Amino acid sequence: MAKGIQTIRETQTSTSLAQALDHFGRRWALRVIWELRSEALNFRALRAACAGISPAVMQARLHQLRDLGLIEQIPGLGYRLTAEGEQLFRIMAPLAEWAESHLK
Amino acid sequence: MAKGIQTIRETQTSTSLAQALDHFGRRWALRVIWELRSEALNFRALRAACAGISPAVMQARLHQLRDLGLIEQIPGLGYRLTAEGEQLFRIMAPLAEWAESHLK
DNA sequence: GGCAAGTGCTACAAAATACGTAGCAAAAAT
DNA sequence: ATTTTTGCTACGTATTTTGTAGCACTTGCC
Repeated sequence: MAKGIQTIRETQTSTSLAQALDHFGRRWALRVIWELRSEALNFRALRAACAGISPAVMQARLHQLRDLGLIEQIPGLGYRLTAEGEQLFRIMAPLAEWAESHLK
Repeated sequence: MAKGIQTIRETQTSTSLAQALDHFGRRWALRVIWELRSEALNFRALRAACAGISPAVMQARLHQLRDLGLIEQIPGLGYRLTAEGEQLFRIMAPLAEWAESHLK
């Protein structure tokens, strides 16, 4: 085809990012973070916020996000973002603005 | 349980963001954008960069991303980001840094 | 105490999605 | 003209998500 593209490019993508995208490139993963942005929510409230998610998947995501240290479960309160989770939220906040202006 | 959580919260999440997260919360979607960040890649090079993706899924993602106006196919060159795609990349760039420092 | 309501979570079949491999038709390179 | 490389399709298998039902436990209340 083109001459500029000869050989297969090395995957320069760091494993960390690949790992991150593998986690976040799963349905509902980013959404759960987003829904916890301002307040703690319990299991059922979270499920209501993410309309359509099944309890099994919610459970799976909560486990993964907890293993990543992004959320924590406070007995009697529900789930909420950790400091790292909030940091991630701040990072993805511009994505929301982008979506608002490009996907109307 | 807690008293702070009484009723089911309204889903304040805008439909645009839900829509965006529904698109990006799919395997390889964000990764494809990422791999196109610096140069155009053709179908096979893209597939090599995203090690593990099957051609059928790649084809599906390319269609979706093209429908979103994020990438374009230049005959004889391959796929590359549109202006909007680059804008999105700039937004998700901090995510890479975050991943680097938190997921090592 | 006893009871109703709410909680986190599990089970499981069905549907959707992704994987892995093979390969085809067209274009390009030789 | 023949070989390579290209974008892309087919298809059976594996994995993930969905949708619904419900269990065990706690909480609030009389």
